[in-house]
Amino acid sequence: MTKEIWISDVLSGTLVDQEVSLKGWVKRTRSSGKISFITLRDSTGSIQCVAKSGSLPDEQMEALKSSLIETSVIITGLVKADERSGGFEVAVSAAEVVGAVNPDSPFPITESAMAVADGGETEFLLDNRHLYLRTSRMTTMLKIRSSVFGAIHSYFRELDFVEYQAPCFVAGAVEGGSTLFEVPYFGRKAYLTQSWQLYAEAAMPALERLYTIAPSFRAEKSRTRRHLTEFWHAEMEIAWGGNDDVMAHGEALVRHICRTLLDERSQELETLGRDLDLIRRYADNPFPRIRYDEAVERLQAKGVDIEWGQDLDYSKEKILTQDFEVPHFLTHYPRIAKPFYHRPDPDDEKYVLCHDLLAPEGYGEIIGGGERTWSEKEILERIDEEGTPREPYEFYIDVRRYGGVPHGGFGLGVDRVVSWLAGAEHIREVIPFPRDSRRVTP
RNA sequence: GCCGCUUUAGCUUAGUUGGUGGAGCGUGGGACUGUUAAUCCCAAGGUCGCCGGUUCGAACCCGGCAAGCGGCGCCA
Repeated sequence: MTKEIWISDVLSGTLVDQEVSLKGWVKRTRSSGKISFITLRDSTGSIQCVAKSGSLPDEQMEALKSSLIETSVIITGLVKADERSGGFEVAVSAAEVVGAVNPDSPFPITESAMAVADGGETEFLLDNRHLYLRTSRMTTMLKIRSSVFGAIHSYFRELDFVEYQAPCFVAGAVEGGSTLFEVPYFGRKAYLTQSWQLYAEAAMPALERLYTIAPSFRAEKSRTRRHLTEFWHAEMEIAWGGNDDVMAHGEALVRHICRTLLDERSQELETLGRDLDLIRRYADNPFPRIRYDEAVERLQAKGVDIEWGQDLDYSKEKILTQDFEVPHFLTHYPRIAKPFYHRPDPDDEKYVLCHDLLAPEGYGEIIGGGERTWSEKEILERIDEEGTPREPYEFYIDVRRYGGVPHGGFGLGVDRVVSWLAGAEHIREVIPFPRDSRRVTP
């Protein structure tokens, strides 16, 4: 029982006056005496089917008329061009209900629930996420998301990067230890990974150019429009490259994602009310780069209370992004503000060779990356200076003991990129089952 | 960890300066042969988040709790 004809085929206009058998779900019904209108949807679109008494067996007519929203059906009929339905419709000659919906528990997501929560953010819709997935807004988001994932793979694979997987159970932290999820592990403690990076560095001398798209986990209690506890992380690592080389990849990747969305998902983006000119601007223009010091000066000139050495929090990032119409890099943060694996700048050891990529429209950080500390002497100094225990990082230090080379990489928050480019109100809108500090169900 | 807001039918909500709760959608029944969130008539459906207090009387006032949402710090 495979499916050969999709609603999008009918809407393309090539099947006029042909009989088709459409498999799908009832989106809406209207009835006017002896004529019934059924809007049928599948994953590719929706179309109006018109059932008239006498044109199909009575019992099929009755079954169709009493079909509730989300009943699965197979509808057979003649495709007709018809202005009254805004293009094409199907004149029903046969209908088979495959999976009925019980009137005692009809599909709970009604027009009223959708109208108020344009974005699926009410408690009710989050509780019914498994059903909300079927709505057109969520379907559109998931298609855009799929294209972003595809674009990331195609970018790296075209450049001969190798896709490489790191473990999800780990013993040590990448970022600060407070955001680790601890899990029992046969009488010991393990943690869910926060990043692929440390294990990627171990494979760097083997593969030289590698990337991944994988979930990362952070036990942050953040309740913002850009945070999840489980998020999809696209990371890359290259040997024989420095901060500038890594940034060049970050810029090229984000521009490639924008170009891919314009090619594959313009219609979906417009459905969501997104201005395609903005996406074109991001795809076609170089991303400016400013140093941390310049960012601090700019902020101070605007009267923002910030001292040198402070990390830039979201409110300050947001003020900065207002100066730019495209994504832009912030580089050379003070060493004291960043973890041990960032390499100090040989020209001025107060700074590290790192970068963040900030998305415009007030969105904020989507990439964090940089050059790694790559000599044994320097990595031990930095680990000790931070007060971090060496033991969990022995394998990481070994990368430096046996033929260390300059290398670097970045991590991109895939959900954040989708959220930014789709113009979502909240990052939850772009992932099927969002996880945050308050929600692990459904 | 901190600050703020919300909670009334399956969903979205109105409401009473304290006197046993209204509507729209959805569902069920009826009318209608071109509807576009169809329309019209009828019906069922609510311990007004939970616990306690004040009161002759609490959905409404007070206290506590819970859940959810928004935001901050931190980050991708």
